[in-house]
Amino acid sequence: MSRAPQKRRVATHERLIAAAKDIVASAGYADLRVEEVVLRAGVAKGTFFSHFSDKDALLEALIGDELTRAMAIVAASDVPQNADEFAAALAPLIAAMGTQRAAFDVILRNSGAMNSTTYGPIAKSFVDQVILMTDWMTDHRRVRQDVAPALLAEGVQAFVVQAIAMQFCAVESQVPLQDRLRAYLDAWLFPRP
Amino acid sequence: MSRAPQKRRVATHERLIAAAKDIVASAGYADLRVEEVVLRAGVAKGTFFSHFSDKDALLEALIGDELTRAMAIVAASDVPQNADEFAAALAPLIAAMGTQRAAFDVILRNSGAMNSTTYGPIAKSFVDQVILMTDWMTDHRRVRQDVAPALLAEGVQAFVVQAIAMQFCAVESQVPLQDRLRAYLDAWLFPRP
DNA sequence: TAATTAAAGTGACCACGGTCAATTTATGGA
DNA sequence: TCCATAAATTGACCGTGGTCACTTTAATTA
Repeated sequence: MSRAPQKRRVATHERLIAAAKDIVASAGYADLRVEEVVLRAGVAKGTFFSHFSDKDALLEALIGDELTRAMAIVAASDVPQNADEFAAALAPLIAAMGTQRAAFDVILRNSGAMNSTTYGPIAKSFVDQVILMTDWMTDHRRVRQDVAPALLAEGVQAFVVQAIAMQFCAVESQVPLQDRLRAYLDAWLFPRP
Repeated sequence: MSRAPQKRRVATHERLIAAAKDIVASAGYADLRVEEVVLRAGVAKGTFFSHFSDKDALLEALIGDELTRAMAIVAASDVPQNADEFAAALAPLIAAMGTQRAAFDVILRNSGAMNSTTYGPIAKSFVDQVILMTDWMTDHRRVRQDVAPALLAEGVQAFVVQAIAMQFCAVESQVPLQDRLRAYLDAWLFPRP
């Protein structure tokens, strides 16, 4: 076991996070610079990299935080009964994942990307998502019951990602995200062949 | 209209591509360095960026090439009749997309990412994939016919991506990619609720 | 309280992607 | 053939992420 961190270290960590959140709030993820973070936090660059293995780790922490908050809202909603309600229930999550392209890229890179035993916060959130949705699917009144609930949940995740990705296409005219997702989920969860 | 490029430029372009392919073949996409490319091609760094807007554009060109070659094989196969055959038919494409993590990241970033009218080669391949698979789905004997063929095709694409992404997880023990994909496709294309 | 050891933090330095004013090379007309 | 113009290339330079030997500060022991 490694020793507990000193309170100075905790304080520094918080300052780094706070500074980063400030920057993201005003400039977005795309324009986040490590130099700017350490400047605002009042520490040296080296300190940053003793707290985060790389810039991506910071982004993961920030975005993971947002995902967690979004998931709390999603988890509090009633079990959705049809494609419309599913899309609506997932809306907070989709907003968290799909409003900034730079953030979405980070999410894609890290959604399942853990080396060995090291789950990042984003990967953790994705696991949580599947757990929650698996719960939704289990013994559901209307959802198809011919495939395992966990598989259904993974599928929903895949479609959410796909819908967001298409949103970032240039041929933007397109269907709005919410509509596209509803069509996917209806076909996936409520087939009538 | 812009004038046709001089043959010197074409030659330089080919040297750059060839050098890059060499490096990728021996070191993989992750270890590709622009400096190394220009060194082998015998040109200055600035020349590189007059041929490619950025490093990503080169990667796109290389990977797009591989995807095109894979798609040619896929397109030559018979129309798959069940989940197993679908997974088998798509195998070349999956191999091209999923063997190197660095390449997969590039693909995810650029699969739908075109700014305005500028389709990159990867985005183009993704469009081609949907076109081919839409063709497969149309008037298919066994595949579900309760949703539009194009939607089915997009769904297959989503599941292919999801299956590859899960492959890159650390909890690798997991199901082999091919099996997972088959389960997805069976549920997506051949529902029996 | 002084000495010892480990944690925390520092900043000069490197690697690598990307820019741009300046230079070289090709092309087409007089 | 010579000149004017555009195409192609160059390499010094910059921004930013990331490293590491070293200094400073806190905890621990004598």
